[in-house]
Amino acid sequence: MPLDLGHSQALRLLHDVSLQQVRDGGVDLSNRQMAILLTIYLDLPPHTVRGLAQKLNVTKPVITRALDAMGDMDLVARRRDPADRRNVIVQRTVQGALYLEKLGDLVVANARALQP
Amino acid sequence: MPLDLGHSQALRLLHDVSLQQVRDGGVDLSNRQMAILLTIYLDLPPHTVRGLAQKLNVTKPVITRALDAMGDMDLVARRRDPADRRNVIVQRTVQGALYLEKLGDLVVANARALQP
DNA sequence: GCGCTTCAATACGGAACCGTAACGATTTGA
DNA sequence: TCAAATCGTTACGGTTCCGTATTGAAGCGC
Repeated sequence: MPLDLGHSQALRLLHDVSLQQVRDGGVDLSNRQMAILLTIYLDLPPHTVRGLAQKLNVTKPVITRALDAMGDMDLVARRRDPADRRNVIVQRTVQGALYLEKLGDLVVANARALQP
Repeated sequence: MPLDLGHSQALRLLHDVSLQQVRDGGVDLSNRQMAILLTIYLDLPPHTVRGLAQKLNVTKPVITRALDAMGDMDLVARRRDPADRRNVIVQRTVQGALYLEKLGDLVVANARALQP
């Protein structure tokens, strides 16, 4: 699906996506949580708390708390690294993959609807 | 700039944009605030608190508080409707237009960088 | 064995946001 | 004219997130 993405169309796309997210009132992630979630699912594993903190330029407690919140929603999972038990490995979940799949669909659908 | 926006490219775009937003640590708007701001700048005026609340499917205090926060950042402005002084008209600001312009540039730049 | 470093998590006080309910100002209409 | 309706805001108690500092567990070096 070719899309000529100009300045104002980009903003319109953001608007439509965020609007549907807000209106539907389902899972509501902060900017930081969304960035963390997408990094976990799109960048190459393994993902540690420290690594995510560096990549996002935030402190480690920010990552820990975000993982707490998203873990409660089953969007991510944590387990200890058996090789170095100080590390925590952040893993994907079925629920999280499903959520991002729907989100991707939403973006694609809105991008498609953008140009007649 | 033609862009073949597939499912995984859409998520990658969201990732790159949100990552830069988080890393740069500048203006940090919630999902709701972003949806409100984009609605104000992209949809046809006039915008009232009640109208925005209906459009976003949230309660009026949510709009009032978001306008408070974004007003402090000079992203939007409020004034009474002279015709019906119960209404508040939400207006754009130079600062807000500038912010969204940079945001649009960010999206376009990332979309462009998406495909080689 | 034993400091020293590194990792993630937690404690703490403060700030921001939520939803519900109430409020004052303004308009409407009988 | 005056009760009812409408609009935006504020009050309230509760939840969540923040940044800084500290803690406990684990690995490393000597």
